[in-house]
Amino acid sequence: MELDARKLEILFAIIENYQETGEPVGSRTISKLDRLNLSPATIRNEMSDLEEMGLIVQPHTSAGRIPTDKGYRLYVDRMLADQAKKAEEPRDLPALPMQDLLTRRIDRVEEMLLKMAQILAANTNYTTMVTGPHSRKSKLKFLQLSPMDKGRILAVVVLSGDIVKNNILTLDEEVGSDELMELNFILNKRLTGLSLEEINLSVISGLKNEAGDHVEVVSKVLDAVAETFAKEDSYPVYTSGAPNIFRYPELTGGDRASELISTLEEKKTLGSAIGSLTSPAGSRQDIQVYIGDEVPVESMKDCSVVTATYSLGDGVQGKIGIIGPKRMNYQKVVDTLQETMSHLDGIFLQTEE
Amino acid sequence: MELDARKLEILFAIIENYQETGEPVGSRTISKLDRLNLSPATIRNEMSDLEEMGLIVQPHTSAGRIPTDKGYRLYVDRMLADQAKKAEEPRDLPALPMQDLLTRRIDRVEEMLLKMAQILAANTNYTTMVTGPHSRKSKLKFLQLSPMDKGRILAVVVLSGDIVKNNILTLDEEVGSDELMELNFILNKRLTGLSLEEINLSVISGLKNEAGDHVEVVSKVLDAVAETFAKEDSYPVYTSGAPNIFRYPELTGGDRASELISTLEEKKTLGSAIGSLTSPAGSRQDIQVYIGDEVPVESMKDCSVVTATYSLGDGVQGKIGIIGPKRMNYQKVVDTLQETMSHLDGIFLQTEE
DNA sequence: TGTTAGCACTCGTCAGGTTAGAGTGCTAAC
DNA sequence: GTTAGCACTCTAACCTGACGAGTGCTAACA
Repeated sequence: MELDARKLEILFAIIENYQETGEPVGSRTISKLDRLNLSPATIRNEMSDLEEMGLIVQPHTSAGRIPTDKGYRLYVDRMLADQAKKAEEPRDLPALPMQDLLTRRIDRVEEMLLKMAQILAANTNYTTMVTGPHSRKSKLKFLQLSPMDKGRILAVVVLSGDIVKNNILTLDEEVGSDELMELNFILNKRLTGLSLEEINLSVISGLKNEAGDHVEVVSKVLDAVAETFAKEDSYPVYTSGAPNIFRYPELTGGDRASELISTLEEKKTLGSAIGSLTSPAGSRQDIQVYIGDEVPVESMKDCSVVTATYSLGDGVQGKIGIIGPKRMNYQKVVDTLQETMSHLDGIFLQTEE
Repeated sequence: MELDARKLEILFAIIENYQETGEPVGSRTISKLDRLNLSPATIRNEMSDLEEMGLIVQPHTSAGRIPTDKGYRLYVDRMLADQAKKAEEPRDLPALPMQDLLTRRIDRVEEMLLKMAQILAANTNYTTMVTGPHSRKSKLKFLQLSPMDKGRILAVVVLSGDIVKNNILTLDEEVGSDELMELNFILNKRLTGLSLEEINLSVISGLKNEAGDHVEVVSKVLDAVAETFAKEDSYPVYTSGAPNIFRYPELTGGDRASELISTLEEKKTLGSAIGSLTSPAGSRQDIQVYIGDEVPVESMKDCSVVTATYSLGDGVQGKIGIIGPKRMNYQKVVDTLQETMSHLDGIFLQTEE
């Protein structure tokens, strides 16, 4: 069977109507549309064909049609292709209230990401998740040891991409202020600019030689550094708008709501799931759309997820995901994500200059 | 009407049965209990009296009884009083898996608190919330300026209670490494040990005099310090076990689940609400029980909340709250919180030594 | 006087039946 | 190829009656 232009138009009309109402769409509803001036009977014939092609289904005999995953997939692919073509055209979305993000007082990228997740959730009425910035090839920018109390020092570790982590180290030996500065100097000289892999045994033994008496401090600092790198690998995850799932009855029936909320609370699972996502079907830019079963998280098989990869330069990057029902407004979500990306780029460039 | 021992026993039997089943309790159920060998008819008479006293109600004419807020309040007060008396007795609860918390690698108190919230939620099957450590009279312990890139420095601010915050400052002027160290020294000399109130105009102008050319740096650092104090006031809040509310149908009917989850996600509202709680009825130790309407959060009027105040010394303290249905197992929750508190004390003492 | 057995009564739940309406597929005519 | 008409199907909503849990009241009992 052939999928001609009219069938496509009808399919898309069904999808868009279903997106708005959440109810199965009948032939009468479609026939009322002006652009394809057709009687319900004709629509019914076409619908029957579309069903045969696996693009729509009836929940039960005397009901209207709803799109299948395959139907959505067709719709989304077409949409993304269209968008790629006319990417130049100005689009007039209501501007996101992202101004706040531009404030100079971004002390932690993480805070900004969380805020971004909140803005996205509020604007789309879906649930958002954002993985913290992350890099396979991040390097040690510098570290800073400061005396705190008797027997305790504060070690601040800074990685490329401005990932900062504080470690309070408890020492058995006493280290004087001057000695600490000396150590600080040595450690930075030896370690600055190295990645985790590059801090190998020879570097370490060289360091320990040079450190003289203060082997304990050095090894604890090294532990802290290793842990910072490791933590960086563990994808911190921020979510927002979890309660939005209650807007969509198809996501809250049975235990679904509970399972979804649980998944969102288990940030770790979520983080590695979203982190493992890679472009399946070659799609536009960094934006990926996963529909129903394509989502690699069991409890989200009734959802669709749209992800985008943001990049803060230096190879530091992370993912933003928007989770909604399969009938989510893909167009709006993709547009919104795209706008968010350009904002992020703007912020990044500004910081960089 | 008088509340004799037998009435009390029946009331408590009703409460405990209702806690287990979540179903209204009938007279037959109670009469089956061995300890008060009574016929259903007698129980009915007593129940009728209890209802007149406002301690129990019937959801509808031909149903069993469920406790009222007043009934729970009586039960809880009695329980807390009992517990105070026999506080010495060893209690054999299944030990909480708190060992993890004892690990030395507590780089941030916050992480430990989150983990604690998770353990509590998993063990009680209720929802937990924990406010971050917080102090009205916290002081600046020290600060540390480090050069980062061209035009940017990292300012680490440490408050009493080991509250550490990083601030990346973007400067218009260029500051050399030596000058930065000098500034570092001056700032620490002038500011260390002061609380927010004590950093007044005269301190600031003195500082600016001494700083010479680098007024910009000083004022930006002061902003960062002020913000750290302010942030400290804003109660970070961790929650865990939100999905547990789905275990209790009385909390998930209608829009209740959605509202509860929303409230939990709005950490800020939650923080100030839980922060504002003060001991209403004088109760045992630091543990407070709020039942139904006593909870100062609109969406939690169908819940009970048990809170405990933890203290990390130096006046630094925070609150733990356990949120569950009104029929929650108060005994278990109070015991568990008490055990957690002693664990925390243990950790704190160990860190201090 | 407190306790208990018996009984009529109330009310919510559940299964079964009915109805109205939405939507379809098919057929025949245009 | 399109459309009108019609019989058919299925769900949701509503009603109904039977059932059972639980009560309150009364009268008898220890």
